[in-house]
Amino acid sequence: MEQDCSYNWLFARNNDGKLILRIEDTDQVRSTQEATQSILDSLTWLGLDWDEGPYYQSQRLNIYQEYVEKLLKQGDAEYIDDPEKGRAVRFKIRDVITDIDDLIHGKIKFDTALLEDFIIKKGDGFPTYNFACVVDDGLMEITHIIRGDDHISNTPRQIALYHALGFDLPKFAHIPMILGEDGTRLSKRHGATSAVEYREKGYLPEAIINFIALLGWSPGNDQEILTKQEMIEKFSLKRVNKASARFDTVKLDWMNSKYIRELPAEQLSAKLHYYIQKAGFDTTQLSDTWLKKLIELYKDRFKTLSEFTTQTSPFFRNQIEYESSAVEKFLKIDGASRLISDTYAKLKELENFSIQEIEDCLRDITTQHGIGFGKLAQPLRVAIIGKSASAGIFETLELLGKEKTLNRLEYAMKTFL
RNA sequence: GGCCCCAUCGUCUAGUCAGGCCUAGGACACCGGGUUUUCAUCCCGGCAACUGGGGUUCAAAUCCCCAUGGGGUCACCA
Repeated sequence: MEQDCSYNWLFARNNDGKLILRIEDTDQVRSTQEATQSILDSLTWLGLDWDEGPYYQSQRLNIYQEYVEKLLKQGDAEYIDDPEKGRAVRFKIRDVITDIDDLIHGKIKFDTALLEDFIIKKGDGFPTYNFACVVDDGLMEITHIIRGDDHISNTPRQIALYHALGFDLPKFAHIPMILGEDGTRLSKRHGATSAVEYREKGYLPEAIINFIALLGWSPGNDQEILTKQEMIEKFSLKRVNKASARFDTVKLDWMNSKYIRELPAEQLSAKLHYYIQKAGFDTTQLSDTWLKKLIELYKDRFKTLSEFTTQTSPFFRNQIEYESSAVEKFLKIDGASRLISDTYAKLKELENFSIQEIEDCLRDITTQHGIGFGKLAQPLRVAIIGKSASAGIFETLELLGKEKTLNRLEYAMKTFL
């Protein structure tokens, strides 16, 4: 659904066309407020703007009724009664050509004899999808219909309606669907995939758009990262694939991290705010400049915004968790005790606790002990972060601050050494 | 099952329309190496595909047919 929208958007913008947003809410049970709101939110978040609408089909009932009557009068439709469902109207298929001249697939032939009459107005008075969208597309003078190729099979029905209603045929472009990682259908069944859910997971809208666009389309060269502007300029239905693609989260993650790395700390900070809140971190004591430094330090280490909080949690929390394997490997070893307590004492003497000061201090310690720098950095890292991997040790100490650093060293000495 | 769509590395794809430039290019992932205080980033290198079978042609990933496989659709859902 997001892909349908983005291709429509790219196509409209590429051609200086007009994009009309229409909410097809003709199912009184399934069309909830939440559902349409989620669509609107997703489009807004992704930055896919439209020029007209949204129109709600549920508010255009009288229009559809007009055309139902027209078909009845022409003899192209008939009433059918059902004791439970009420009086509905059924369209009668005539022998017309319903072949599709698809912009992506070329000619698709159908045997009209195989088509069956179908309902256009339901017992509850609402139009069916196939009918409402043909009436709307006709009245709104839609020139191009770009949608998933799961719609191919009801296109002949719609073409028959166009003929009966006397509307000009639009051009159809059936784009391949996106399959889930397991190769089965994504949209309806997996339910997920509202773009809003990807926001929640910490993906950037630019990354999502870029990734989705490349699932079924390519600019024709080897470029993988494209701005919206570049995509608009290069987009062409001719370059859209016929085969369906699988959604590969691993590649999306890579692309997202690429976009994160290119974002200035200032903007990242604004976006990260929500996830920091969500993680429950207390930020009242923390300054903006401090946060920006932390972001800068971790920028190329996380793939999603929410991952930032899991990686930097030792900077926010007072209690940290220690990875037992890291503790075993770097703290519970010969000499660690002496080394850490010595480091503790020396760090305590520092006045500014600046990166430069810290570096000088730590380098001195390693020369005094006659060891390589890694022999100090690793135990120290584990003692203050709890893990054997983190950003640079000097920056880490500085950002953590003198007080927290000393507290953690103290705790580590008491607990593990 | 009927009808429809589709088919290049594990994945996304370039190449297919206008057959030779393809000993099939790129990206993600993976593997190896380098840089580094660890991890990540970054840099270098590697692995890896034209679904199968028939045609057409001097020549086929590219055109045609069949088979196989995958997907879609058969609602008073959209």
